[in-house]
Amino acid sequence: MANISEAIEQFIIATMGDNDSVDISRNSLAEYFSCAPSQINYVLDTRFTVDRGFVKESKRGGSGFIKISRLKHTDENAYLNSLVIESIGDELAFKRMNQICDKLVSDGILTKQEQLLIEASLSEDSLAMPFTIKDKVRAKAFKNILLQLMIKG
Amino acid sequence: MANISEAIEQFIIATMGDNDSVDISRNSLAEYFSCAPSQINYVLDTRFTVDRGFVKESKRGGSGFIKISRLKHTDENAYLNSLVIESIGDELAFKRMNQICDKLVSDGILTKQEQLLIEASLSEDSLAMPFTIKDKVRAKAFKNILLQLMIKG
DNA sequence: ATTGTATTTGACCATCTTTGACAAAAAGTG
DNA sequence: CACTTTTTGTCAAAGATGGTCAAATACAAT
Repeated sequence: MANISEAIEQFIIATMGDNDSVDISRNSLAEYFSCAPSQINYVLDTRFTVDRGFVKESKRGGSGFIKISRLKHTDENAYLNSLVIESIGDELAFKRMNQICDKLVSDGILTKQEQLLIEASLSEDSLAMPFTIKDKVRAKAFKNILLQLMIKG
Repeated sequence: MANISEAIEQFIIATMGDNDSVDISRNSLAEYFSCAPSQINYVLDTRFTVDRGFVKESKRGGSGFIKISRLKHTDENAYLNSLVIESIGDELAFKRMNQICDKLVSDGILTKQEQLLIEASLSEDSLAMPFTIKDKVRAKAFKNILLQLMIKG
């Protein structure tokens, strides 16, 4: 493994251990591995991806941080994941989203109120923008909603 | 939380307790936390905002003071309406929306999960579009969410 | 060897916090 | 009233993090 990125990946995974998340400091980690800080981002971007079951949050500035969390392997998450990866492509029409929401509600994954709020948020009216990108934005936003549903739960 | 600002925030909130307001002395607080007095203003400006449900009064000079009060919303819909009509303009930054959501949750108008879904839906990442219209779209979408909240008492 | 992909680095950007110099207001004093 | 003291306010600079992007390099596959 003459590869720093891999070493960093292993280090983070080891640090996380059995926990669901770790907090790391970009600069400290970079210093520890004697690499450019941006390499930490590289590792995060290439290895701790959603596809591999990770989500990240971060804050800049004084006492900033990067938090990496693991998604749990539950049936529900597997189901949501198949929705994210397979079912929804680059574009998502409102009507289709509505159907998916209906199903999620009947599956008990979403409450009716949550559905209404999501639909208000991503309605045709809300997404006031060129027709060409509307469905793309909705797809992206809705995927992020599904992702959020996979966290904790 | 190796962050003085956060500590100050917590201290003030703790001091306020269940009361509707607290009086603080800028200089004493600054001394207590061994920080610059202006840092108290920073904390006040960034954390005790109207969006988070606080209002401030102060007086300079001898026996001056800073009073922080909690806003109470007796009428939920009136509050939501004021957000839609006055408070939120044509544009809405994510950060500001986050603060408003925090308040809606602490007022029991939104659940935490609803907040997380809304934020996932209208995050910077979700709204992948030119910077110039991003905040406009968010404003519009969030207003629609608030309108939805006004439905069904 | 050539071409494509993965890694590494660095320059520059964005955001949050902390500090300090200077301004403004109110109250006290002579 | 003029002057001093006590407070708070403003603002910009410095410090502390993390983010982005593209160039340079290394590595792998054809």
